[in-house]
Amino acid sequence: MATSLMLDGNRSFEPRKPCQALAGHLELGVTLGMPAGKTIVIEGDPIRHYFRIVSGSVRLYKSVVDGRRQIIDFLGPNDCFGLIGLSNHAYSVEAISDVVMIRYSKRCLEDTIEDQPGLSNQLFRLACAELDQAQQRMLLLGRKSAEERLASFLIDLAERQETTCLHIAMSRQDIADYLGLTIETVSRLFSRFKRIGLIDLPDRHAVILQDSVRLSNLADGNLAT
Amino acid sequence: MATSLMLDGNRSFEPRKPCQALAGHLELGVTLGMPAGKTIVIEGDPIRHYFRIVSGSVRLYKSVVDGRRQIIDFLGPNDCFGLIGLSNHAYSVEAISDVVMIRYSKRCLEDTIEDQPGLSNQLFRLACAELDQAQQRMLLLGRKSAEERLASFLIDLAERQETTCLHIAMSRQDIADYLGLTIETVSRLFSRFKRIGLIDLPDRHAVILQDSVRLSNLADGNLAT
DNA sequence: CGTTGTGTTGACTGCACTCAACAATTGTGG
DNA sequence: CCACAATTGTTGAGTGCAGTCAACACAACG
Repeated sequence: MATSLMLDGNRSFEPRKPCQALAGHLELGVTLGMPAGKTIVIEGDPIRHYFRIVSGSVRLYKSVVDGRRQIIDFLGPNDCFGLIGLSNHAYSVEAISDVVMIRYSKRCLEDTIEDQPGLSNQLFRLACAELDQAQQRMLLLGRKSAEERLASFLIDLAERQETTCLHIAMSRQDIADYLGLTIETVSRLFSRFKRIGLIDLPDRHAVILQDSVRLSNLADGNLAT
Repeated sequence: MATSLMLDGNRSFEPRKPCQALAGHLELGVTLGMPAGKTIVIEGDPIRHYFRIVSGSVRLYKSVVDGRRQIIDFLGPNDCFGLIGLSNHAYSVEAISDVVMIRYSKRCLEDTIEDQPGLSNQLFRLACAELDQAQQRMLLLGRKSAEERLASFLIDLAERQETTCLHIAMSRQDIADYLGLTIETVSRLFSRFKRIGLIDLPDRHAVILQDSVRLSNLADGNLAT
């Protein structure tokens, strides 16, 4: 179950964080394959490497002692993690599907920063984009209803994948932990959205948006059910 | 009600984001006074200036069309806003108490970045710190109970103010909008925490932590009521 | 002194959670 | 290839935590 058979071709996320230019040119990285479910980094570990995903997708999450989990983000091909952050990883990272990625040395990056002035400015811009996204999520988690959360999630996915036929790489549990809900609530909402004609559910890893306008109004709290 | 009488001496937050070194040396800023309640920047506005607070405190928040509000952060003396972010403000900023602050040109900062390579690295570190805090909040908003949220809030304040006798500059409504709760729930929790001996409430702008250990266990979800 | 804004408390409601059974899908070994 | 087990997702019934609505208390202020 290693580096072979792992290019499963699923591309859940478009490269919305174009760190290709930044990473991958400083040094030759090490290509790694990880089977689905494998933990790649653990929250609190010192940051020694950063990673760029080639194929597959991962979840970033924080957890509470009793097992509760908050997924911070899902990443897909061309996304990086470990790049932003000071000394320690703020979250754990696990493979959702089988993943191929390239590992680079953080030290090497830090050394390069000193010579290359534009680099830390690029990193800064990356951090700003993530911060913006994080603040958006605070609004979602703090002030939106379950319905609005799932609608927002689907609209976000559609923007990332640039299509209304979404590939859903993650499980219902992952979605629940991303939106601050339970698996049952997520499942019920999917069914409801289907019943009222907002989406279609051909299979559990696919969602087709049938009324993006109504869905995005719902996401922004504009109108009722 | 302008620049005079505005040094009300309340210092709700310790300078946990030491951007003094960074800002304030590039150019002479303009000192401004704002009465409590005044809006300083509006979500979505282009970023033309950044600000450093001299005295008083402010709230940063995002809102939904129907009036729901999520407070992103509270800032106090020596904290900056407008510094991190690309083209537009991601949130509105309002004075909680009367505020004195210094306004600097963002353009000037951006020009300086090109000469001074260490600067964008400092900005990057600042952004990382904020991102870390934001991710912590996601866990709080997505996965913590009302009780755990308020406990976390009080422990955070104690760390920022470096004392267990907290000055609470913001209203109950602000706290509610920060924690993703209602004003009634916040009020009830304050009363409950007092009843069970976790805190004392001498007046509405003061909280004394009487059992920080139990409170911080509560915040981390370690034990029950 | 009344007025207004802010905070507290009580009674009740409802949205999302819990518990539980069942259905569908995926994986495994014969 | 099928039978079975394990995993994941769906649906229903009932509960409870936090929200809503409403009355009251208390300051701050003109």
